[in-house]
Amino acid sequence: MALAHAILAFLSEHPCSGYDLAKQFGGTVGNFWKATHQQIYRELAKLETEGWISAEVIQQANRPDKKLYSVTEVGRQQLIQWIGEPAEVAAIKEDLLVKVYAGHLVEPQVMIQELQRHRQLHLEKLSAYQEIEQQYFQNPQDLPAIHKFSYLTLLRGIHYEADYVAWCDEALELLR
Amino acid sequence: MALAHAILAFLSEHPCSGYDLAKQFGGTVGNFWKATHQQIYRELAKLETEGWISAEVIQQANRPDKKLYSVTEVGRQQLIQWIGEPAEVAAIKEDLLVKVYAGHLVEPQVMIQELQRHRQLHLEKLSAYQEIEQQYFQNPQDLPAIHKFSYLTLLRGIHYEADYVAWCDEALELLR
DNA sequence: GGTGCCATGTAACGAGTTACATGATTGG
DNA sequence: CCAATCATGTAACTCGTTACATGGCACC
Repeated sequence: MALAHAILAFLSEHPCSGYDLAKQFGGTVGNFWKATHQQIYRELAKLETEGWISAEVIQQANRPDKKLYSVTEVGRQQLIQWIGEPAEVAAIKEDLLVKVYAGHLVEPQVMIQELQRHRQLHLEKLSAYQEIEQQYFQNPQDLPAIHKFSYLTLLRGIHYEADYVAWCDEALELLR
Repeated sequence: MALAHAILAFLSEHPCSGYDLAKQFGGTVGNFWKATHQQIYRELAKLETEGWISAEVIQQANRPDKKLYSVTEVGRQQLIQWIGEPAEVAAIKEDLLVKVYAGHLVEPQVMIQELQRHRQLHLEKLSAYQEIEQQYFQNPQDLPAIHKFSYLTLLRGIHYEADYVAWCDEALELLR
């Protein structure tokens, strides 16, 4: 059910097309909820038939038409109700940890290199998040409420990536 | 594909039945890979027809028969090959973050209470992990390789939960 | 006598992935 | 001329979830 609500949450702030959603999901909500464009179009169609969003066809010069979606009042109420329900703790599903768990089956160098590679990838994500923090969220206390909440999701990402790097370091130390 | 390999990884150390898998997944691999018993039985059937695992029917007194699965040499090779392939960075999918992202739509108290609740849940998981650490992994450096890798997955859990609690604290501070 | 554990499964559905398909415009 | 971007979708498949089904034994 959460994809539908992630879409509602994003659309309620930025009405846009399915194409835009598929891309801009990458920047904000996309940090904690991924979806391919096929999934998004399917979900948008469903949300529209249910009346939670409505579409306006925009004709563009030199470009294909697009459908601009926005959240209806019904959709807004659904979103608010959903937010009020308690959320489950997210389960972790991570290939890398399955591989680490069975890491004794391969040459030590294989796991060490893979951990170094992931350390680097998480470090890069961390830098990207920190740059956003520097640019837009210098004084979190002074932000309007709506941006405080955006900041909190970014802060979660910063925490997560920094902690992941720290774990990689400890893991690599133990394996040497 | 990873459920199959998570099962292989677990079976290669502890040959057991589908029923046991469904439960014991909870203790070790289950911390980073969840599956219902239906999924497990389906996957086991598939793995058996592919010849990656084999079953031996065990007749038990006063209990239903069970099928004891173990990994074949083919399965072992498949697992080793899979571990050698680079793993994707896991995508985060978390309902709570979607709710936080749109948190300005509800009363401040709603989000604060939900964050407090999650803080508590993660704290409990952290304690549980730390107890396992105390009991079985006092001196990680001295462990045999196979247990070092198990420890690393546990350490990942400890990191994750501790960091989550820290984020909840910062979030709650900002919202007050 | 009811609840819960052991043990295995089927069926239906919803969510997510991969591949295929179209067609115009922009920029190198 | 080729690749990339904009923009929308269908089809087929796998993975994950929920509900239903069976049946004996142990324990209170």
